[in-house]
Amino acid sequence: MLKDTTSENLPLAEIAYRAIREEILNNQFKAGEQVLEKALVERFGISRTPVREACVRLEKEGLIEIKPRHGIRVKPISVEDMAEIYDILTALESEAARILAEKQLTEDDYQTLVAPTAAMEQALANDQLEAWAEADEAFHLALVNLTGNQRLKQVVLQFWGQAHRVRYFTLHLRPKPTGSTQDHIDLVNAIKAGNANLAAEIHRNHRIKGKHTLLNLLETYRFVQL
Amino acid sequence: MLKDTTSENLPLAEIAYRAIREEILNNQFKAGEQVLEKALVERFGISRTPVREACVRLEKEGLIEIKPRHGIRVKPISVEDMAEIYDILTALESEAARILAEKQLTEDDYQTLVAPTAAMEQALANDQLEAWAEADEAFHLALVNLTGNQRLKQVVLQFWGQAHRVRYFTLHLRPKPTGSTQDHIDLVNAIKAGNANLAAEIHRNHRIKGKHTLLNLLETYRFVQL
DNA sequence: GTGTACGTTAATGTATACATTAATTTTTGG
DNA sequence: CCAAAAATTAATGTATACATTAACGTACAC
Repeated sequence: MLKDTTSENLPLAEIAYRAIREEILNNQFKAGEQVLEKALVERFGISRTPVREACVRLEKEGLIEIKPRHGIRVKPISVEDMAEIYDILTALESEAARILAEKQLTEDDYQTLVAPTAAMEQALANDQLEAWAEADEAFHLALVNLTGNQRLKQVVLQFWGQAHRVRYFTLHLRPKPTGSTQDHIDLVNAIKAGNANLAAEIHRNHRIKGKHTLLNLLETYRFVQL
Repeated sequence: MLKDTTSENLPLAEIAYRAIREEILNNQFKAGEQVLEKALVERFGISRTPVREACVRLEKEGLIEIKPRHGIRVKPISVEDMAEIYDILTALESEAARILAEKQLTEDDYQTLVAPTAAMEQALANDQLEAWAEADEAFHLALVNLTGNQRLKQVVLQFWGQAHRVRYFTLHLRPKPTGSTQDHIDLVNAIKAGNANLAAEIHRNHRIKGKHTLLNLLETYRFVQL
């Protein structure tokens, strides 16, 4: 019999964790917003125990802070926070690029990088920014995924999570990301050529460009709480 | 009146968290060892709730895994795990080196790097490996600390925590770390000279050396559970 | 009218009670 | 004596009860 993976048999704490996390990522639960445990309890119709566990996990993940007597608060991301996050992603992803260049990748492996790149190009041609962002995300995920370093992947995903709603906010404000596709193509070529230093360098520059674009944009919208 | 910072007014969950963490780091609570919630509850004389919270936090931190029905288990660190950790530290710390080279550091800032280096040399001359390790740790901590990037620091500390007991295990087995001091001096000089690429490169190579020494050693002791 | 002390409220930290179910033991049929 | 089923145990996930105390409001002194 088929196992129904959709019908959830998950612990309530896990369900609450995912639900809250999801709302933070897509900005339904907004930056700076505070909510009491009680409100979460009532919203989910579960008891305080699993709600608290979910909150503890989210705090460790850097998405919220627990403010005794004032509930939990979605951590706002400042320009400085975003700079911190980008520096970390730059370091880890360019390390990933380096690692891949030193590795033997299969043709399938390359496809997980090439396919998103193609999707990005396609989306850009059709002015579908959301689709572009999704494909870009897939590319960067593939990059760290292929290293096989689970911890590296986890950390990148963690900070990706913190930055997610900010990236989404800027998506329609930034210039069309026309250069990104070429950077990705160059990176894949460097990896194929086994040129680790070049691969790392290309991706570093790619990320630095992205960081500057983003930070400049955020300076303009400094008054918006993200 | 003086605030007594030693007398603990901390939440029980925090106390339990710190206590368990401490025991894992110094290898009293050994790799692979399992212990039931009940045992922790009895040991600390507190209820299950704060113990559970401590466990959830430690799991997020990568130090333990929660095995339903079997309590918690200190995650053993394999050679492969250590390789993962070193690759991350290499990426983040050499990024830190790069950042510092691009920054204006005060004389005091430099001292937080130079002093541990001197302490390392001293300790090495006196064959005090523990003191050497402590100073080395101080140097690496200063490196990430001076970047001002709190997230970067947190991640480095997290993986440092995972690797801590392994490093301690190998401390007396490895060859005397005579080259480390020079690497650190070279790094500080590159930072002072504002040569970001060189600084990153020096630290990268330093870490790669360390990684190889460590992994070779661990291969020899593959049968030991860390 | 204003500031302070007091009392009240309510949110959380912690303990405990309860429900569920994996694991183990016992029983039973062969 | 062995294997499968049934009963029991025990560890956890969850709910709830209780204790503490920060935050707030009120009243009172001046």
